[in-house]
Amino acid sequence: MAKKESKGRQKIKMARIKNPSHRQVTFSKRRLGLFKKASEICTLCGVEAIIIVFSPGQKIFSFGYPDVESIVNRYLSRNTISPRDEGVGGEQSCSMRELNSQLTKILDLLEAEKVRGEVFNNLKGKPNQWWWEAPIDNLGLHELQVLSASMEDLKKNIANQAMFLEKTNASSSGLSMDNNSGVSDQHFDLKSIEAKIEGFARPDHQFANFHSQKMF
Amino acid sequence: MAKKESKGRQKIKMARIKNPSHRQVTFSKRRLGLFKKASEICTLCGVEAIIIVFSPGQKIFSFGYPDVESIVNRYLSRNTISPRDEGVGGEQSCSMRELNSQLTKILDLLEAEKVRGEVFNNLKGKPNQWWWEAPIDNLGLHELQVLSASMEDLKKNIANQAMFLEKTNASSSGLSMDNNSGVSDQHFDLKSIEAKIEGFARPDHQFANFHSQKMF
DNA sequence: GAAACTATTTTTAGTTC
DNA sequence: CGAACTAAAAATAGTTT
Repeated sequence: MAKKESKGRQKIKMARIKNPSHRQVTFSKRRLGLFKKASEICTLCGVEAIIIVFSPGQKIFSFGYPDVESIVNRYLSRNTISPRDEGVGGEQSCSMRELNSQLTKILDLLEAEKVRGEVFNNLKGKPNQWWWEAPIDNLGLHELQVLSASMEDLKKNIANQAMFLEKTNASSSGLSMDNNSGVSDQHFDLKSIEAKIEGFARPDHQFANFHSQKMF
Repeated sequence: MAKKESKGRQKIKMARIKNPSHRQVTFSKRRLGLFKKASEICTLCGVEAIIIVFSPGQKIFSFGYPDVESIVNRYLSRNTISPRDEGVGGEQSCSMRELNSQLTKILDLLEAEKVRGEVFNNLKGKPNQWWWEAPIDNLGLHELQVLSASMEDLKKNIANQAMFLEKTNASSSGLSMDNNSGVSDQHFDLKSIEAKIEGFARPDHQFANFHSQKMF
């Protein structure tokens, strides 16, 4: 407990880390740092970016601002003008796609909130400047934690369903989970929820022409 | 030569840089740094990753290890996991795997947010007025309820759809898994959410007990 | 074995050339 | 204008709890 020598880091060796656990730790740390950097460049420079990472265990980690799908689609269609426009909500089917859309919207909100925290640190007094400042103004760390708990529960349910139905394996690559349990009835206004969520939808005012150009 | 007091950088304001040329410079610098970080994580951890960035001028910048196309294709095809089933609903390209991936992303971001919160907690004595500290009174309970309810709705839908999807696609093997946590009956866990909402609806900000366990 | 800590490296905002 | 420079800030490898 009294050892204060050489606590900091040493020079990094740019080679594959041999120790698996060590490698995993480094992966987690650096993945977070990478996503944070991506978030920052998106905010500072007003660009859109995604990151997709396949971990050794074939787990997918992705960052997307505003979301992964749209960027991927735009990337793939950069040389092909497809007249088909993706109208979210056009179909009224309660399909996975729609759920995915909801999830994406919430994700957008989260992304915005994450960024907004740092924005507010410096621009407190300014009026609403961006789309995501308007709908919900006072979300913060606490709310995110609540949402985190919700997402954890959601993940549990997904895992449960998968386990129940196939019994072969469960979804993986989740992160945090606590073990609160209990059932309670909560009644809230779902219409206002939908309105709120719809309000999060981004104006998407950047549908100009494509100039595909790879420069790196 | 008059002003040379501070040559180094100052604290960054996490907001969109207004000066266009300045923003462009920052974009170039940070893009390079981001790609370097990505390259490092790929090397150190033996993972595959891509980054796609749409600059304001709709220019595409991409990093890919080993290459962008293969990762994008793998990402897009990760949903088709029916080796012996031809996929009844071809339009249901979104699967639990994707949802799980997005959950992972959200949880990652939340974790980052939580980390920032803790950092703040240690710097309480400072006059910094962070965004999540200031509006403690205005923390919208309504918004929290909205979020909770929306999450509830989302959970139900996803659970239902997961059931439906898994029944449709009889076999969905391939989900990597490194845990077989006992899936005891986990029901919709809104109680904990509710408790947390009530917990910080009060001005008394005491946020502890957020020890989350990483499972995967 | 994850989280906190810390010394050190790495990144980068602002500046000079 | 961009490249080089520099110091402050941020990231993080190794350590401790």
